Amino acid sequence: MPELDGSLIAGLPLFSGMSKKELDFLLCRARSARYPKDLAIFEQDGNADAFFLLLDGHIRVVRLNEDGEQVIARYINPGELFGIAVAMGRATYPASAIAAVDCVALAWPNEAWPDLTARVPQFASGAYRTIGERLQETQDQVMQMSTEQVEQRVAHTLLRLVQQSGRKTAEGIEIDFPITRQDIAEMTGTTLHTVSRLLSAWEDMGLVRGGRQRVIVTDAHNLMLIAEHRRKR
Amino acid sequence: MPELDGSLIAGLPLFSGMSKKELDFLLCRARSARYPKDLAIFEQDGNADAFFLLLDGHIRVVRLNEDGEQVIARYINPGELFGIAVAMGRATYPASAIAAVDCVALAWPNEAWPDLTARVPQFASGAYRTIGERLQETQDQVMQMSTEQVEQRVAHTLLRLVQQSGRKTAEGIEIDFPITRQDIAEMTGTTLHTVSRLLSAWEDMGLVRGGRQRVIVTDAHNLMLIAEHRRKR
DNA sequence: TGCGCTCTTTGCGCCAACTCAAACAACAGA
DNA sequence: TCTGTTGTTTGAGTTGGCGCAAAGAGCGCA
Repeated sequence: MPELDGSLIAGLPLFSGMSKKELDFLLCRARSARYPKDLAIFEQDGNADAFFLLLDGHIRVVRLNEDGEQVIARYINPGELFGIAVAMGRATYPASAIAAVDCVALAWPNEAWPDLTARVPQFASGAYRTIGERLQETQDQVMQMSTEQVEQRVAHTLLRLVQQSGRKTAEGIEIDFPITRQDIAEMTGTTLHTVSRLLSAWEDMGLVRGGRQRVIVTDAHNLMLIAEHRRKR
Repeated sequence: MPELDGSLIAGLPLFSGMSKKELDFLLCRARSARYPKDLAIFEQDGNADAFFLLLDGHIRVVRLNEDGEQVIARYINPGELFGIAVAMGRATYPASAIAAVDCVALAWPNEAWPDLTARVPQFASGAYRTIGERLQETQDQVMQMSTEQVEQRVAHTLLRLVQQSGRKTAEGIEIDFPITRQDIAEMTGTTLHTVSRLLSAWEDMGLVRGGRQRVIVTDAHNLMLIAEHRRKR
């Protein structure tokens, strides 16, 4: 195992305000690992024995129901914690984590949690804040699914993706990991057909550009108008 | 302020395994209050300055969007914590809490949180477990809204309500607080019209009995068959 | 006892989004 | 270079659930 350097994580919001000593303490308990594209880093309902910090790449958090239908709960970006079941007192993971591209992450064994939080309380509060944000986002999603049409939901989702995981290009902002129409459908509670039709229409209007597993938002402003436009009620 | 007795809360799962001394410590920092029906105990986006434990009654947790459309996130039952924004490092409440009936609750000022958790760590982990459960439930709801028809969602919601807040009667299990068709619609992402039609149909089939702001499930078994019955795909 | 308010029921027409179907395009591996 | 696999597009037909409308019923309050 290579020794891990504090500079790996010192810049992340989660670790801001920590001393070098504290960073070292956290890092010396972690191991760093590579996860190739499409690998399941952990599986839904599997025994939760570790928690993670994504250093590089993108991770898809997926839930399956008993009929095999799948929903994408969120994507994890570099600098974010994931798999922190231990912080919620859970024994199993509530969802699967799949590497959307080749990833690098730090992993801590759950047994280290009491020590880490005792010694670096800011780490614990960062984790709890993360959970709070996820709860908030998930409740926002419920609200959107209750009150918005499919068109608005897809537009909102695209805008969120480019905002959180966008990469500037000559043509606009591109979602910087491969994402299929099916994936977008599973994030918004619709079908790939409907997503494809919407993207085609938006491409004709010059709002987005598409490609196989690629989406570029070329006119975020007008896409936002679509996202905010209410038709229901 | 009346002095609070340990027996008030000793029986609750959240406090199991605590010593009398710990219970007293928690209670002496809390104040007990009555909240009449329809009162907002706290408001969405309001400054979070306290957290609560419901002793008696039922509380509706409601989120409003910028268009004034409202969604019911959950109902709180006796023995549950609510308004625990402080545990997630939040400065404001993400939703409003409305007393569905006359309620009694304990309230702790947020300033007491560090002391309480330091002195009674089980209390903190109980709070984090609660948050984890709510996140899980909210994600389940997203999954249901993505994969189930309205009929299944309403059936699931009724079953959950009678399971969590049911009261046995001669005819079946009654949801033991007033709940309108509109409320059920706001929990399931549909309209009161559709809920009314479904309940009428189920009443004809002998599965439920209704009334103004009342729902009694008379045949949970067959209602469960409806809830599990998949039509999509 | 009656009035007004809130909640519930039911009918009707419509359309957003779904299912089904089929062809096409891009990429990976042999 | 070919071939199989995976992802995308588009058309056609269907329908679940919504919007609109109006009447009915239960409850609180004067």
